[in-house]
Amino acid sequence: MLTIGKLGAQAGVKVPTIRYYEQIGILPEAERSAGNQRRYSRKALERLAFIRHARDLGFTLEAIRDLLSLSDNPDQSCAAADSIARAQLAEVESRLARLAALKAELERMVVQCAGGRIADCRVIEVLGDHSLCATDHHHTLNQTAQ
Amino acid sequence: MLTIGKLGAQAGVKVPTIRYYEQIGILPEAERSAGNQRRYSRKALERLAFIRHARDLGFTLEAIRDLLSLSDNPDQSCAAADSIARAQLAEVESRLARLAALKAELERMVVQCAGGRIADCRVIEVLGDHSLCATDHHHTLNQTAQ
DNA sequence: TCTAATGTCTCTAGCAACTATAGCTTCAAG
DNA sequence: CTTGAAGCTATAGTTGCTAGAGACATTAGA
Repeated sequence: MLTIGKLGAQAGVKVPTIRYYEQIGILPEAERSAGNQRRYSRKALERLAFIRHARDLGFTLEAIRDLLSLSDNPDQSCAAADSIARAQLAEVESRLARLAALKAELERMVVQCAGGRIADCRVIEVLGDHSLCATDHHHTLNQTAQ
Repeated sequence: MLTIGKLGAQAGVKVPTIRYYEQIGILPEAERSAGNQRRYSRKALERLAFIRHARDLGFTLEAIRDLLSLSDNPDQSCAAADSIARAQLAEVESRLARLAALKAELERMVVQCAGGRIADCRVIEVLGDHSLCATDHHHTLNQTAQ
């Protein structure tokens, strides 16, 4: 059995995060030592590593919740898992496209800046006037990051 | 003078967001009508459009606060504005690189999934075992999105 | 065996950048 | 003059954690 600290170290997850995962029910309630400290089995480590890995790939905790419940039922069809992953891929692709446009615009801004006074600053000028932009990085749908 | 609704419509910002910007001091307190409703000048519209545009480009509100105070002092050097923009560009570039790696991994996962049972599902399997990954999308530094 | 250091416990509050709700007041059109 | 849309304040919720306070548990060394 592992303490919460060891578990965290092995899975690469901070201790408060583990407690948080338990609190929101994505990890089951841990067994306790005589002195009320959490003790974890190897199974718990696997589950936490799964969560960690999925978070690294940008899945939301809600998606991970679904993936975990799928992985708990090995005889079901994997269509649902597949569609969660495809949705995540689509999400990542759309963020990539958007970021690429932002990058282009920022580069344009920075390159054009001659380094004089604010009054002549291209950065400030472009920010103040959207029509000076090349691309249409309009209406942001803001999502959680990575 | 514009009502808060008209201002929002013209700048592409929702009404509660405008009130929020005022609350955190990134927009000055608006003048009020006899009946205590906010009224905005053309100058306020410009300022809000600036904020909106900068948000679209992924700048944080803190960065925008700095950019605004720079733009209020047109005789200063534009070095500070330039460096804020460059920092944002670097940020965007690093997120781009990271997202590209995620995309590759997700594609690998999705493509390999044969569509059978969960027990054979490549998606679930890869999530459960980091060593099945090609790239090193390890340790996420999570930032605010776009 | 005692003690000191470290780890763990619960609980609460905070972060960014909003969004939503409730219950009220004001404004503008007909 | 009425009615309905738009505005007001205040508070709480969102996501995925992170930080702090103050108390208890565990463990290594003297």
